[in-house]
Amino acid sequence: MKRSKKEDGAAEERMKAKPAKEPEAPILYEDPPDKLSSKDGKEANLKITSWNVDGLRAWVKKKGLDWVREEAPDILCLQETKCAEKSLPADITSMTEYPHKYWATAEDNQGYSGVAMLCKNKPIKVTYGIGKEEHDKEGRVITAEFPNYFLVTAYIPNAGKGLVRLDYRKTWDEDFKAYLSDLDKQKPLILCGDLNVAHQEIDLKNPKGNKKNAGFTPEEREGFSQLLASGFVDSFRELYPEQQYAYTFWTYMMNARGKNVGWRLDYFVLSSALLPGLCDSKIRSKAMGSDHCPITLLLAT
Amino acid sequence: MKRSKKEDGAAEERMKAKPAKEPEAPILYEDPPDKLSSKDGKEANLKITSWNVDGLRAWVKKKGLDWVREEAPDILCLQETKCAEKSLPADITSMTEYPHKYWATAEDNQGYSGVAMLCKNKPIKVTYGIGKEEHDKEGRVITAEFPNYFLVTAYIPNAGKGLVRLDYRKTWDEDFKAYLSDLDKQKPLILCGDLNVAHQEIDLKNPKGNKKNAGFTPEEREGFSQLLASGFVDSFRELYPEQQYAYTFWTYMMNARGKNVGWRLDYFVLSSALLPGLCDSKIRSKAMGSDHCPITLLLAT
DNA sequence: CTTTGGAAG
DNA sequence: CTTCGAAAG
Repeated sequence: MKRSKKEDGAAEERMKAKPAKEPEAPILYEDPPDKLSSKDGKEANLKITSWNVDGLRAWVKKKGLDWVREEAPDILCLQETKCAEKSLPADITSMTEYPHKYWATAEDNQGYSGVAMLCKNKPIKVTYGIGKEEHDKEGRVITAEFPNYFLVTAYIPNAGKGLVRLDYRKTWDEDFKAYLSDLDKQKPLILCGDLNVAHQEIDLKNPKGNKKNAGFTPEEREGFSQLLASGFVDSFRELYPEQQYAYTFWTYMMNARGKNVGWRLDYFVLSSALLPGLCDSKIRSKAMGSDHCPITLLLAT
Repeated sequence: MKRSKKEDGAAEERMKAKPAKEPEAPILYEDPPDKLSSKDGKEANLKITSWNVDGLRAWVKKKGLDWVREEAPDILCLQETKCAEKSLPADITSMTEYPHKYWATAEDNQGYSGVAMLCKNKPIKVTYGIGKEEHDKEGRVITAEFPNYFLVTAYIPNAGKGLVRLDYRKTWDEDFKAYLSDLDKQKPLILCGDLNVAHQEIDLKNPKGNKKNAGFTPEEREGFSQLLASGFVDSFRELYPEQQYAYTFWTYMMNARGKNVGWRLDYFVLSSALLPGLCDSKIRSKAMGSDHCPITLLLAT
């Protein structure tokens, strides 16, 4: 048994008080007004929101669904639901705005990973995973086929602390690219979700210090480059090539969000064929309820 | 990967709605006004409070210390602190009302068990455990010696679901009784804490259904009977021999506290020699912050 | 820092 | 039901 006597903890407590550090004013990102038409004047007729909710149940309690109702996308994609289907809150299972709901969860650890897609209109077909047994046990991908496009929502494997899962991630990136290329041959596609990579230095606050950390290794960045090279476009960067300080994730630690020390990890990636219809790619930095904020795509299909 | 399509969860949700059961008005226990003098007219000059806090950190957040300040005992004994000493909240380590603070915690799992004693006046001597290696690794006992008495606070091992630890408990009960008997030969003692047994049928709401459950097995009840037989008194029952519905613990499950479906598991047990000074033995049923309520002893020493 | 399931109660 | 430390992020 550990034992201890402490005659007066107050003195010790006073020692701990640190001098407050002068806080620098953080540079925030202000999402500009939504552009509702494409470059060539077509009007947006599809609105998709993607949000890594970091635990669906906690996110529902924090009123994430109120924000969704305000945003009112046609399709809502969620990542890191961390929730077995039987444990889904009634607030979301009973949501009448989205009669068509699809859930994928990890087989082993039901509190790990997991994605969802909620649709106003019924897709032609919905599939789960990427067709490779080794990748399809963690509930990371849902693909919905619509008349003019595929919508793929994904939660890409984190390379982990100490990059313990970087090798697996490289395999994933290869196989996922092959999966998307195959789809793209049939019909143009929209990929959205937490791709767990900041592509370029502009896509995170501290590029220098993170080259050996999950999400900004050369391997992960190259994986994303390769994906884009096979015929896809990072919609946000396409529209705002020089925009700094635009992030979608901030660690809960060290008040990172307050200081806007973030990463852009969430994306809408489009088949090149859809580019003419691109109206806007939004980062809803203000929406709270997770360590990620939601992103929204406005498209003319 | 688990997968699923649900076209409309609302219908299913409606099915789940159960008819509300008619709630019977629970019989509550009203703690009578404190008696501040003993039978033979001596005035109480010692006030001790004992509380199983079920996690010190959560209990502090729930304002347990505000209640303590109001109650203002001379000595505060806590059980199930579940907190390594380095993780103690400053709110309690810096509390100037109790300059003499003693902590015992489990060696292996620092989030398990653990007891504390906070004193206005410095004890002559403080010891930890009961002097038997096999019992002293879980931070369950602190003994403080004062001029006229020993004070022992204890968190007695739970016999566990399915009584998996009942055999160990029987050994504990034997050894603990021996420990207390030894002390009692030197000086009268006060034992307080969560003794994890409801002694008689009057000491819990559902005696019939709990004869095979931890806390009300014949073995545990007999263990307590044996302890009392060796020269000690259950102070509450001594003063209120017929009082029903007086409990100190209610499981968090099934709204047990709201229905007063409880157990009397927390006690002040006195050496017979202290009985003439007994003024009152209180159950503070209203105090919230744990699944146990605090109890308070008023004694003339 | 915050989420989750798991052990314990 | 609620606590906690663990793993994960």
